[in-house]
Amino acid sequence: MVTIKDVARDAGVSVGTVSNVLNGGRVSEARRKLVEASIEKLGYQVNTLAKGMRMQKTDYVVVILPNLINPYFALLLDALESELSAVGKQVLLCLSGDDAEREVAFMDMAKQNKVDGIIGVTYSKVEEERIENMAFVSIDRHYKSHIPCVAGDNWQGGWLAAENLHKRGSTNLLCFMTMSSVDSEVRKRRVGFTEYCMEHDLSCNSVEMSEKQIVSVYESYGSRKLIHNMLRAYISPSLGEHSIDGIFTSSDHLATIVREELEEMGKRVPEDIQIIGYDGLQFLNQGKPIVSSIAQPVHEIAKQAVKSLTDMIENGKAEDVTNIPVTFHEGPTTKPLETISE
Amino acid sequence: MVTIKDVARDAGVSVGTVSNVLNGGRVSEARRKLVEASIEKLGYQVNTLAKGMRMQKTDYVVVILPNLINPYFALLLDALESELSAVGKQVLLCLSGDDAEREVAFMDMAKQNKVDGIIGVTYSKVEEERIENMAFVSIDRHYKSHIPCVAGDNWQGGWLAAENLHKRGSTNLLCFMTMSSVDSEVRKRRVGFTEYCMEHDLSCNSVEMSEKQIVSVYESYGSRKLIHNMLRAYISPSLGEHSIDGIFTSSDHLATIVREELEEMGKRVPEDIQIIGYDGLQFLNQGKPIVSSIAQPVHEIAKQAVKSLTDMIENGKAEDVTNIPVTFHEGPTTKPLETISE
DNA sequence: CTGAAAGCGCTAACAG
DNA sequence: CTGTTAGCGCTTTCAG
Repeated sequence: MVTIKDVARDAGVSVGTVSNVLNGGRVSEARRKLVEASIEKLGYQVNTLAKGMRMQKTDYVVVILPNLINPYFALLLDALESELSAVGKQVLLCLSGDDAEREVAFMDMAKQNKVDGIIGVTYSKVEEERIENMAFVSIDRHYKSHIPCVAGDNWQGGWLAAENLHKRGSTNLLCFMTMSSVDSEVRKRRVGFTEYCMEHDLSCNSVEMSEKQIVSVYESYGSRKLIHNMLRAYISPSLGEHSIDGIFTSSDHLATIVREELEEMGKRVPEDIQIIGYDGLQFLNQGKPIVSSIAQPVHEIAKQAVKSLTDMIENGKAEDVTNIPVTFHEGPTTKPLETISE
Repeated sequence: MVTIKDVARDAGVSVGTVSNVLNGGRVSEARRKLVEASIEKLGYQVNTLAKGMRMQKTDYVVVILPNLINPYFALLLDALESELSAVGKQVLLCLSGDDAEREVAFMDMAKQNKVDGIIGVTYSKVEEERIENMAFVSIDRHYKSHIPCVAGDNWQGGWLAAENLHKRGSTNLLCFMTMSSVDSEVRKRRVGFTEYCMEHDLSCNSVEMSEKQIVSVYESYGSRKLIHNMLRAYISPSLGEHSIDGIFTSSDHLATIVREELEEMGKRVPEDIQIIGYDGLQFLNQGKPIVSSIAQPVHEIAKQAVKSLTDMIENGKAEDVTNIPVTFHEGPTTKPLETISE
C-alpha cells in the first residue's frame, strides 16, 4: 500500500507538505505540482481510517430504519443515500426490525465508529446520554428531548384525507390508525382529520390499534380478525345512515388490508366505501398508486433531514421541520371527483 | 472519551492486559474480573477506528446496488443486512444508479476504507486491479474474471416459466427480455425457456431489448412505444394460430408494462394471453403477487453471498453458486391449473 | 512556506 | 501470565 510517506519521498518533500496539498494548506505552486505528480504516479489514496482516527471523525452517517420490506422505508433510504452522497457522506445502514435493543446497539456502534451523525426512524425512546455529542435527526418521530424531527405535515395529511373523502361523496367517516408509543407526530393526522369533520358537520369516528398487533398482520390470523371485527362494528345495515362510508388509514399497508376485509364482507370499494391510506406508495414504486393515499414527500423529507443533520453538526442545533407539504394521490379506492355530480 | 489507557489505569493493570481481555488473550481470572469491572464502570467502548487502523481492516462490507426503487433490490438489501449483521459486519451502502462511474468510485472508496469486502449487483465490467486484495462477490452478474457469482437458477427459471405457461394452456410462447452487456447469467433464462419449448414442440419466439431503452420506460414515451410495436408484431389476428398467447418477461416490472399494453390493445390477461414475470415481487412486498412470476430466492441468495464472501476473505477463493432453486408463484396473470380441463 | 516530531487508540511482539 | 513498547497513516503544532 502506498502511504503519504511514499509520496513525500518520491516528491522529495516532507509528509507535512503532502498533507498540506491534500488538505488545501499553503504550499508553493512548484512543490504542489511535484506532489500532485507523485500522487498520480503512485496512485496514492488517503487512508480514511488513519485520517478518521486523527480527526476523531469520519464521513459516515448511520441511517436507522425498521426494515426495507415496507417500500416507504426503501424509498426513503434511496433518497437519503442520494442526498448524503451529494454532501460527501457515506451511509452505514442499520435495520432495527422494530427492535429497541438493536436500535440501542446501533447507536452505541455509531459512537464507537465516530460517525458524523445519525438519521433514523426509530421506535425506542432515545435516551439523551446514548447520543451525547452526536448529531441525531429523527424522521417522523417526535421526542421530547432536543432531537430535531423532520416530517411531512401530518395535520394537513389528516385534513386532506377527510376533505377528499367528503368531496368524493362520503359523509360518515372513520379514522383508523395504528399507533406506537412515540408517535406523537403521527397523532396530528387524526387531529387534522377530526377538525375537518367538525368544520363540515361530518360524522367522525376514530380507532387506534396498538402497532404491535398490526405489525404482523399478514402472518397473524388474530390481528386480522381484530380488524375484521372492528370494521363489522362500524359497518352494518343495522346502523342505517350511521354506517361508515369513508375510511382514512394510517398507512397504505393498512388500507390494503381494510380493502380486502371490506371486499370479503361483500362491500364494494370505492362504490360503497372509499378508503384513503397514507404514504403514497405506488405499484412497483413508480407506476400507479396502490390505493388512494396521502403521499409523503420522500425526497423533501430526505433533503431536509440531511440539512438538519448538517445544522446539528455545524451549530449543535436544528429546528424541527414538521410541515413539509403532503399531497393527495388519487388511486383505485376513491371515486373520481367528476362522478359526484351524478 | 474513555480509552484503553483509562481502563488500564483504573484497573491497575497494563494496556496489554486490557487488550488481552478484550480480544480473548490469556489473562488470569483475577485480573480479568478487575478489568471487566473497570470497563463496566467507565463505560468503555473500543474505538473501532484505532482498531481498524492497527489491523488494516474493518468490519464493513460495501453493498453496491443500482437503486432501491426496484423492490427486488430493496428486499435483497434487507436480507443482506440481516445476514451480514449476523456475522458481525456492517453495511456500507452504495447506490450506483446504474452509473458505471459511480460504481468505480465506490470500489475505490471501499479500498480506502479497508472494508472486508464488497457484495454487489453491478453493471460495469469490474476491472481486476480495482479490487486487488479485496473480497468481491457478485450477485446475478457473471464476469469472466475470478469474481464468484451468486444467483438463482436462471436456466430452471426459464424452464419453469415455459412449463407453467404450457400447462396453463398457452402454446405460442414469447420470451421477452431486456439485456445489458454483462448479463451472461441472465441469458440462461432464455436457454431454459427455449429448451422446454423444443422438448414439447411449442412455438417459441424470443426478443431482446437493450436495457438502456427499458430503464426509463415509465417516463419515456419512446421506449414504451417500442414495446407496443414489438407486441403488435407478435400478436395479431392476421397471424392466425401463430399469434402469441403466452409471454415470459425478464422482470415483473416489464411484465406489468406488457400487461398494460396488452389491455390497451383490447386483449384480456390472462384469458387471451398469459404473462409470467421474474423476481416474485408481491403487493407491498408481503401480500399477493403483483403478477405471476418466477420468484427469486432472495434470502438464500443473500445467505450464499455472505458465505461466499466469507470464503473469499478466509481462503481467497469461492465457488460460483448459480443454481439456487427458484419457484413459480401463481398470480393474476396466469390461469389457474384447474381450469385447463374445461 | 517547509520539515520535524508528537501523538490519535489500539494490537502484537517481546522481554521478563 | 504481564508490562513495555513500537508503530499503523495521518494531521497539526512548532520551529526554522
